[in-house]
Amino acid sequence: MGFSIPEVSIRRLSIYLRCLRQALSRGEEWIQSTELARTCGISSSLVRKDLSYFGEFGIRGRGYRVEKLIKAIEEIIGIDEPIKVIIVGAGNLGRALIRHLQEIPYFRVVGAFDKNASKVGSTVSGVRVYPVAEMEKFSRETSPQIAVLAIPPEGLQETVDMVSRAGIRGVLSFALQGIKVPPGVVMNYVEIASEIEFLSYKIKKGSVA
Amino acid sequence: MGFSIPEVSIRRLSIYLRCLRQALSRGEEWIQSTELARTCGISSSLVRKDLSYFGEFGIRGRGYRVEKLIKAIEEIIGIDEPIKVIIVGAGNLGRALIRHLQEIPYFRVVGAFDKNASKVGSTVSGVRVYPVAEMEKFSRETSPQIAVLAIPPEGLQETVDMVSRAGIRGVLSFALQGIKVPPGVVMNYVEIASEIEFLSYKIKKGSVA
DNA sequence: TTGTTTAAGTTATAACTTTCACAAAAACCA
DNA sequence: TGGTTTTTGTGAAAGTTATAACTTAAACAA
Repeated sequence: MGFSIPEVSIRRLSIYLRCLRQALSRGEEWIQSTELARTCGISSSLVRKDLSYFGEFGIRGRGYRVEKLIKAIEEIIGIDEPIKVIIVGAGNLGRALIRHLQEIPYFRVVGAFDKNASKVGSTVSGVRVYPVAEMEKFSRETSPQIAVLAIPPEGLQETVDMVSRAGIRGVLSFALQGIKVPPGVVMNYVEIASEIEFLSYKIKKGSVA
Repeated sequence: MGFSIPEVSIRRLSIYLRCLRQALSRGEEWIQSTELARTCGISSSLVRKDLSYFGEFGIRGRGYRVEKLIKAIEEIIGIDEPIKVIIVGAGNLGRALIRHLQEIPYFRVVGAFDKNASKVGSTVSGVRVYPVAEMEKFSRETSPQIAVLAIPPEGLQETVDMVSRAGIRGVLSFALQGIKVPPGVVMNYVEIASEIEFLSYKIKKGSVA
């Protein structure tokens, strides 16, 4: 029983969720693993295996009830209740992220933080920018679950430590930097440059072959 | 010899590159696999294995010459020459991406595109916004290698097809959508919502255990 | 030289992930 | 009601990736 669910399986839940929502919006009540697999670009056995890590959601001979499966996955992921997010760094990327995330119904961007006094006090999509020094106080009052860091790599360690002290346990960073992640904190990176570099390699390799 | 290099290994090259650049900026001339592994949070045997897919870059008993290894990885990835990038979608995210990528020396954001006439003609960080209809003409003249799509999922298929027709073979999308990727095109997704969802699962699970 | 140390490169093993193939269960039909 | 069809859920096999262990080469000191 003491086995762990592969991280890739967890990540694929998000993909399934998107495909399922689309199916729901098309008015489909039932979906089969083969159909879900096709729309997600994944094999049907993998879809079934991934879901089996979390329980039994389908009916044999019938498929999955779209609405029920969406609810189930949302609960597994933990987005059945809106997730409170803060943005650290109110530069170009930070402000774009605020607007972007505010449009997603199950996220609430509850605040933004910047060390630059000129940005503090401004509002982006109804989200107020606070000085970083107020993060701990803010966190005690509002209890955000996740911090999205849109800051340069230089200040990353300091910021992660601060976020951790404020009791936030999930951190998404747009700067990739080898730092010491405080215990109890889960850190995740999205480095746009790396993604483009990966593409660069692939297209370069493709043109040679 | 017809084995393929794991995608994860290619992706890790970008991580190594960042750590190596840091080491270089600290004035370090040589680096060992153990040290590179430590700063990247990867095991040393994996570092050596990853590099071995591409050649022999080190000296036994000594380590890797930092500068030489950086050059080697840059060439493997294909960023020894600046990469020309276009941004499609000049909304909040698109404009932030222009500014973000313009700061990276080995990327050149050569143009942006938007279907909204009100955005066409404007300039962001010295990058001009063109109407999407001009993409093919622009591409013939400028030959960008990669398109970054900061557009909503609804228009994704259409845009990918257009980008493909313009001869661009690498596409990075910020919207995740099950679409048909044209032959010869390499597509890569960065879905911020999915990354936060993954964190949500992890912190939820951590707090239960 | 020659022996010793160090660390890359490589092979072998272990761990993990995906696919395959089939049993079990629900639905449907005659 | 019983047989047939369908599709899930799952255990085993295959394939892939990571780690550990080992071999080789370079550097250095005596």
